[in-house]
Amino acid sequence: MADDRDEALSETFWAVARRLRRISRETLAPWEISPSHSRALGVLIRHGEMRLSDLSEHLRIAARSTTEVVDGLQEHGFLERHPDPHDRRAILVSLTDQGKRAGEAIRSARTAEAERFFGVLSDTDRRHLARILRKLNE
Amino acid sequence: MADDRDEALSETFWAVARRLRRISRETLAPWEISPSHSRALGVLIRHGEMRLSDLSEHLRIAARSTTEVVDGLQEHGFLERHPDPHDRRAILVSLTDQGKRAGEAIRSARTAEAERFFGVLSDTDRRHLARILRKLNE
DNA sequence: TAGGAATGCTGAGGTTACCTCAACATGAGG
DNA sequence: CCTCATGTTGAGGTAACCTCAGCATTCCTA
Repeated sequence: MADDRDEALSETFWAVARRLRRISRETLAPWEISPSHSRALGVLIRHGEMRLSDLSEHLRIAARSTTEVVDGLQEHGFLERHPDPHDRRAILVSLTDQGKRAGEAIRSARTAEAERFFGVLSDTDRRHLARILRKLNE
Repeated sequence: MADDRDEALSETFWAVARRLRRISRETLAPWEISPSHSRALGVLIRHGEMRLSDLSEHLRIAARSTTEVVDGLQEHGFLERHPDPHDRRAILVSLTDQGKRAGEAIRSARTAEAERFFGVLSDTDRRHLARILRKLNE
């Protein structure tokens, strides 16, 4: 039985991260997409069409990595690339209807998942956690 | 400016995870080892010699992955493999003196790192976070 | 006590989620 | 118009995992 009760805050943090990743993968299995893809889907649902580079910033990953995420979603038919009419270097990505439908379905599945995962916490603790994580993220 | 203030708890969690990973990597750079190696080093310092399979359980990763972590640390001269005298299938891993020294140095560097990272939180919030993470980990 | 099941490790090969660097097209400013 | 900056992507790399199969050994049971 692995335990290590004396492990530091960051150790515990990573243990939670691993658990969360496993669970996320299970939740997303029906759509055959990965957590990072669903993250991008979420951004696009919330903010609508945007440049690839803007998507990078929202996701806080390198532009090159965003290209890959977009490739994946495009293969699923969840989004389309269009040239930006105002800047011929740029590319606009927007969700297809199918992408929007999937995005909504995934959003509710993820909500249910979060409910299960964070459900062991009291409301107060959940608020604490949200506040603390936000602070760590500044 | 990426922001997404409305993102869910797990989104925020992952954002913190990415930041923490980046910082960890920087802290460990002088020893040229990765976060997962240092995690194993920590377990071995705290618990001493153990079987590879026991190390897997402490790290909560597959045995095969542990083999790789051990390979890495062995290449650095931080640990040695010995046959288990009680079971000829098994292998005991134990830190070399160099490994112990590195482990101690890393431990204090990581403490300083955690101090910087989690230092933006009040003591109360740190206790909250530790408690909440532990609960999520059960 | 032989014989099959379980355990411990590792080779082979795969995946995810990133990264940098360099190339190329295009835009913007002097 | 010339240079520099910006937007995207090909090429290639890394960390940290994973499964599956194979081999050696030990355990269990009939």
